[in-house]
Amino acid sequence: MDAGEAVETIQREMTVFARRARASAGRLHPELSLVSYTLLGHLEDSGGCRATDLAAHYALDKSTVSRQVTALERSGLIERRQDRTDHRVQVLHLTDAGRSILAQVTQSRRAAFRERLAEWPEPDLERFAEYLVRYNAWGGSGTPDAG
Amino acid sequence: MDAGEAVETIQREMTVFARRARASAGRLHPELSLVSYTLLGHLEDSGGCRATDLAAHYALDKSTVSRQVTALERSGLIERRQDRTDHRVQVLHLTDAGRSILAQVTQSRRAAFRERLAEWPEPDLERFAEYLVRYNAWGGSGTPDAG
DNA sequence: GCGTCAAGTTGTACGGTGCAACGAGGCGGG
DNA sequence: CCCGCCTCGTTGCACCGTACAACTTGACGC
Repeated sequence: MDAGEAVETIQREMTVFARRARASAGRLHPELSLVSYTLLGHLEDSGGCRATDLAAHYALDKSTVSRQVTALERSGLIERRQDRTDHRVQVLHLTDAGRSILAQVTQSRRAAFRERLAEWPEPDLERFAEYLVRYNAWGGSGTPDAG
Repeated sequence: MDAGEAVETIQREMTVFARRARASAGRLHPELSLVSYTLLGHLEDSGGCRATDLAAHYALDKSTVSRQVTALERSGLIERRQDRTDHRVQVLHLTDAGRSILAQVTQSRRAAFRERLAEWPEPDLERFAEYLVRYNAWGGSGTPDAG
């Protein structure tokens, strides 16, 4: 395989992955869509942020984020805290319930991935992980991915 | 990084990728959604197949495929050929227009990937490609992916 | 021939998304 | 001080992709 072929393969396989991920999203965890999951995950990592930050980070329209946030709040997984100094701003935080659900889903996703990767030698796992990080780190938001 | 961390990382990065891919799908190629693209690609690779085969391959409902196929046919990108011996069966084929569009989109996607991967040393590219193939090959359809 | 199975279509509903229009609140220059 | 402009967020609307269920048509075996 030369570099050209490798790029072709990466493109094709990333596309297949994206395609399947979308198709199967939500089957494992009907209680939490892929979108909601990543949003909650970002809230946990960031320790709370604004809807606008989520929209920028995931290249989503602010209206989409607004609706997702509304749904998550209705489900009791996140809460909004009005900013004292700027009344336009709502800082979003995970509730205990949100943290709990997020942990559960992460756990079951982790189990599925473990099973899938069980046969892999450890050095391969580590390299694969490193490649994915490198790939995703490129250029921040607004990049092509498999779109 | 130990094996456990590597699995965690692969899970998280695959999820990020899937999430972004979905968000940005269609922006680069408004003329051909990610779904249509993969369907056309499969038709090219397979040299023609049935709607049921597409549904099985991508773990989609047959109704979904039926509608996609209808749309692609209306756009003149594919054609249906009735099977002579089994009248229930429609074998789907790319039209010249379909082949042409597919080639264009593949070309521009390829360019985006090349740019994104330009800095990578060749051995890394090849290993990354191999890992992705290995990952996607696991268990065929109905597997968790990042869902 | 009749039941059963397979391929595909259609009705219906839902979730996620973007765009446009709008409302509410902050900020800075006349 | 007030007015215009910006930012954050919500809402109305439309669209796409998807699933499930019911149905039609055709093949196959007993």
